[in-house]
Amino acid sequence: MATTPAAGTRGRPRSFDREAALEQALRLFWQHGYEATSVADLTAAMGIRPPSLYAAFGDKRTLFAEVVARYRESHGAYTTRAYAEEPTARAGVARMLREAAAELADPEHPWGCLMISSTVNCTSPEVAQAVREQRNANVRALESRIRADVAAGREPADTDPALLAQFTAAVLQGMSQRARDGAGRAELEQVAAAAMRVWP
Amino acid sequence: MATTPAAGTRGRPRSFDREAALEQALRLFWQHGYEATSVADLTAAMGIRPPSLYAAFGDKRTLFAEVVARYRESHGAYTTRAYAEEPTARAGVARMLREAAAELADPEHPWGCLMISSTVNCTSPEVAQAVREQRNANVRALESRIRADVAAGREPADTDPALLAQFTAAVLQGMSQRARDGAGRAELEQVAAAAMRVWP
DNA sequence: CGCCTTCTGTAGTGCTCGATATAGAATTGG
DNA sequence: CCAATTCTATATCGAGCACTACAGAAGGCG
Repeated sequence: MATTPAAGTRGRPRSFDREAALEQALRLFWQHGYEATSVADLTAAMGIRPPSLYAAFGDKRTLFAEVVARYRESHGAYTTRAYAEEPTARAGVARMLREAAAELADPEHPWGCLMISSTVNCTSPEVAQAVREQRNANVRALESRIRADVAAGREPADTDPALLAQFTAAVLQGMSQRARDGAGRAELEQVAAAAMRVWP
Repeated sequence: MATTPAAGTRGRPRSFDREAALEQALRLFWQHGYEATSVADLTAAMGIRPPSLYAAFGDKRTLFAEVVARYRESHGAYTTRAYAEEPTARAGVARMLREAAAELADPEHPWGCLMISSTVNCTSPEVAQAVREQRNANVRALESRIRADVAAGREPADTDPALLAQFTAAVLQGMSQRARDGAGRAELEQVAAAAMRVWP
């Protein structure tokens, strides 16, 4: 029974920046979606060969899962940040939608939201379902937040948590689609502001 | 110089129902999108072999174009019908969104809107752009309709045509995405009703 | 009947897909 | 130094993609 060698030190070192390669993968999946991004596209953008990709990230599916997690913690973090930092659900949603307008139409990166668009028309049920459940979990989390604020008296009693969560999700996902169709930041900010008139 | 023979009478007759085959193609493109629907999927659902498909419909791209046109005249006709038959833009949009809720979540056919979802993440720029332009044309047409109604005094003077057209498009496209994620008719009808509170 | 036209089925075309077998290169541990 | 380990590059795998060449079948027309 041999002693387990210290992991990661032995052997030929990796010849590329794993973080930078992951960021390249994120851009490609964001722009073209999960299926339309080929391993050949990924390796070309990363500047590596397929065996290096598979050694560093597993297969295409696990790489995509890592990309989704990275997106949530970077470009997609504005949602949870808005809810966490604003005192009321209403203020959180207003800020989230306002920041979404700027983010979704930002010319510095692909338009729209990776969580929303990248798995549309995906032939892998597992991949599609995994991201779908994250979207639906976001809707439920928002509904819980609104409900808690109503219970605590921070929102009017006639506030409808389920409706407003569904409505906010629909508006955000619609804004993402509109951004992909070329809608600009100013137009999306108007949509975001208009959506807040629905609140009591 | 031979006289042109009467088209369609000579030769071996087609052995399948072209309309029924087109409807099968519509269902497949609706459910899986343009790229994820393979010619093998299409021929299997139509009960024919590839040469018959190509003889009757051209290639996959022209078949899809015919499917899009068919969708607009059938399942997607509720939009133009609502605008045409209602006296005001506001009533037209209210009816369109209400009917959309029922249509997008109808268990009798694939969820969501074919015009919205079937070309997301499409690698063919031509196909994606063709459908995108139809979506954007719908937004412009609605804006024109609202503007005309404001000019004619059928809508309040503080009605914002550009904003309401963008907002309505975002809500409709978001409802389509929510339907694809499993949102039911009742939830979408609530979203549709809520969206109308934005109007002055 | 025989000819022409059109459609159908078999069986492929070349291409791209995700993923990998194999061998060599680069590093640590002894 | 040598051995063990890990990564990299070349070349390729079988499967699926959109599409089609070819030959035969099925009809109208003379």
